[in-house]
Amino acid sequence: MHPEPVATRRVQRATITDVARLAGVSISTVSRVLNETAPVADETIERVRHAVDILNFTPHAAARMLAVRKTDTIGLLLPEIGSSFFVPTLRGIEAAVREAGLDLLIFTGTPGGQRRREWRQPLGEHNTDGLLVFSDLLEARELTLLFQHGFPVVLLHRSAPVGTQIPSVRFDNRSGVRKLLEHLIREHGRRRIAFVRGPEGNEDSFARESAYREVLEAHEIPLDPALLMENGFTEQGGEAAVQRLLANNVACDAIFTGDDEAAAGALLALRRAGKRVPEEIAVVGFDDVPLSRHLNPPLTTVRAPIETASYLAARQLVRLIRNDTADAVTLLPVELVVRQSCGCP
Amino acid sequence: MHPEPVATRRVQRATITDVARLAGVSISTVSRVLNETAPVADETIERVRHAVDILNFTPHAAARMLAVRKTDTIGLLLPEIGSSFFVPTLRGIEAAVREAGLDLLIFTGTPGGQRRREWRQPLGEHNTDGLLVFSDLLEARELTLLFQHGFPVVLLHRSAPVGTQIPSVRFDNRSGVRKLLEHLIREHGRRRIAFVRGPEGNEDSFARESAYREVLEAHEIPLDPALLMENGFTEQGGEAAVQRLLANNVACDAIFTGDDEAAAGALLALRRAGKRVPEEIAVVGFDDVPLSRHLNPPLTTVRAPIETASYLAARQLVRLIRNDTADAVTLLPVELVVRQSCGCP
DNA sequence: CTGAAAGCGCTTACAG
DNA sequence: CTGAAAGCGCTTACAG
Repeated sequence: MHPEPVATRRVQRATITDVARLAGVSISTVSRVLNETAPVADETIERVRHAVDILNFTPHAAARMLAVRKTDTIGLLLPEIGSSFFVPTLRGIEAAVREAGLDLLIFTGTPGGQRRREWRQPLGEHNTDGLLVFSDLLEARELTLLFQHGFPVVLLHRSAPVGTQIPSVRFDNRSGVRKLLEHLIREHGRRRIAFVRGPEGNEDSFARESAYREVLEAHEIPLDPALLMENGFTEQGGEAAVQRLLANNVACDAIFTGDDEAAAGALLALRRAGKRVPEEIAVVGFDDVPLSRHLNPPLTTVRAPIETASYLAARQLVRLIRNDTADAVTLLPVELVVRQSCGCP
Repeated sequence: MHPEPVATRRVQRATITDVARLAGVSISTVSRVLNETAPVADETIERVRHAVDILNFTPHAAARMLAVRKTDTIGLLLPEIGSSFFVPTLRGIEAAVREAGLDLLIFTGTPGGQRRREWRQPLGEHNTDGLLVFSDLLEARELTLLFQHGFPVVLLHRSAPVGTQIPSVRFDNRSGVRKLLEHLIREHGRRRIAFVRGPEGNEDSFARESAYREVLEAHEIPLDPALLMENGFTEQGGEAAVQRLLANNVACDAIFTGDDEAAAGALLALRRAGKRVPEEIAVVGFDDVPLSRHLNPPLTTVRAPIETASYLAARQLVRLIRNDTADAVTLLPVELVVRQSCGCP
C-alpha cells in the first residue's frame, strides 16, 4: 500500500543489574527502592532513582512474576466480539481491573464456536491470577477442574456448573421477561407473541425462553411452536428470523426477540415487508443497548445493567484472588423501559 | 447481595519438574517433547505426554518468557472504550493476534484523559513484544523513545510523530469528507453546513475539520465560526452541540458531525426541537457504525473500514516483530454511503 | 541500611 | 537420543 517500508534495529533494554552498576549499589538495594520494601538510606534512594531515570528502567514483568509467584493479571475469556453489548461489558471490566492495579489479558472465541483442544490453554493458571469467563468456550469439565484446584474464576452471564461453587453474576432474566410480556399482554392485548431465541447454549437466552413459556402459561395462552424462532443474538439473526416468520405466513401480533440487536434486525425486516410497527406487530427486545432508543420506532425493552454486571464480576474476581472469598451468586435486577415499539404513545 | 460466600483453597500447580519426575526423565527432555525442539525417542515422548496429561501441565508463561526472552504477547493501548467503534476495532485486532498465535494485553486510558505519570508503565518492552497504540495516552516523546529503542510499535488512527518512522494505519479522511460535503452541496444545495468536531487532539477529527474547511473554500462558502461546534465523538456530545446551535438560533441547513455517534445525538436533539430532517436540516456523519442504518432517518455517512484498519494494524505489528519491517503508512479508502438523512429519497 | 546467594520455572548450548 | 548446568531478570530470606 505504501512504497517505503520501515526497518528496525533492536536495542537491549536495561536490567536491574545495569541500574545497580550505574548507581553503585547491589541489585537487592535497587529492588528495595523500587518496591519500597525495606528502609534504604535517602542518599542511596536518590542515586538509584536517578539511575532508573537515566536508563528508563522498568522491571521485566516475567522475571518479577516468576520471583513473586503471581502475575498481577486477570484473564478474560470472551465469545467473539460481535455486538454493542461488549462496549459496556469491556468498560466495566477495564474499570475494575484498573482500580485494582492489575493487567488484563484477553482471549476471544474463534468464529463458529470451534473449540480448540490444544495442550496449551490460552488463559489459565500459567499466565493469570484468575479468570473472568463470559463465554461457553470453557466447558463445565474444565471449569470444574479449575475450581477444584482452587484457581479463582468468576462467571459472567453464566451459572456455575453443578458441583462447583464458582461465583457468577447474572441478570434477573425471568423477572425482566415477565414485566415485558405482561406489559404486552395486559396493556396492549397481544396474545400471538413470537419469540426469537438467542444462540444455542446461551444461558440468558435459555432463561428468557423459559420465562416466556411461563408467562404464556400463566395467561393461558397456548404455545404455538411456529412462533418459536431459532436464532442468534445478532441483527442479521433477528432479520432472518422475522423474514421466515413472514414467509411462513404465521399470524402474530408481537415479536419478542431475545436481545436488542435482533430486535433491530426484526424492525428492518418488518419495515421491508410493509408491516406497521407497532400497530400491526409490536416488537420488544432485551438489554437496552445504546442503539435501542434510536430504533424506529424507539424500542420497548428491558434495561439490563451490562456495565455494572461486568464491573461487579471483575470485582468479585479481585476479591477472590486477594481474600479467597466471593459471593456465590450476584443476581442483578433489570427494569422495563417502555418506548414506542410496544404500542405505547 | 447473596448470603453464601464462597471460599477457596489453592492447590500447587504442576511444574516441569513434576512432569519429569513422573515420566522418569530430565526436565530437558520434557521441554524437548513439549516444544518439539529436538528428536526424542518415541517411547519417551509417550511417557512424557502421559505425565503431562495426568498432571494437567501447562508451562508457566513467565518462566518461558524469561528463558526465551520474548513474551509472545502484543499490547493494546486504547482510549476509554466508549462507542460502538470499538466493536469492529477489537474484532480486527483479536483476529490478527489469534492468527499469529499471540496473546493480547490491553490497557485503556483513564476517564478524563488523566495522564498517569508513574515509573511503571502499564504496557511496554517489559511485558510485550510490541505495542499497538490507538490513543493519545502515549505522548510523542514516549513514542519517539520506543522507536529509538527499536521497539515495535504501530499506530492506529494516528500518524507518526515527526522524526520517527513509526508505521501507522489510518482512514483517508479528507477524501471521505470531500465526497460527503460535495454531495450535500451539489445534490442538495446546502451551504450553511455546521460541523461538530470530535475530541481535542483526535487526529481523525482534525483531518475531518480541515477537509471541511477546504471544501467550503473550494465552493466559495464563507466559514461561519458560529457553525463550528466544540465536542466529543459521543452521542451526548452531538446532542449537546446541536442543542446549543438551536438555542443560539444559528441558521443552518445541514449538520456534519465528525462521527456517527454524534450524529445519533444530533438527530435526537433535532427531533426534540421539532425540526424536520432532512427537509429543514440535513444530517451526515462519518464511520458508518452498525447503528447508522437504523437511525431515523437512516444516516448518510462515510463508510470507514474500521475492522480492516485494526486488523491490518495488528498484522503490521506482527510483521514488525517478526521481520523488523512494516509499511510506513497504510491509508485506507473510505466510501460515501447515501441514505436518507441528507435528503435523498 | 546493605550485599551475596538462593530460588522462581523454564530453555538451550554443551557433553556424552 | 538424553542429562547436568548455566542463565533469563527479578525478589527475598539470611547475614552482617
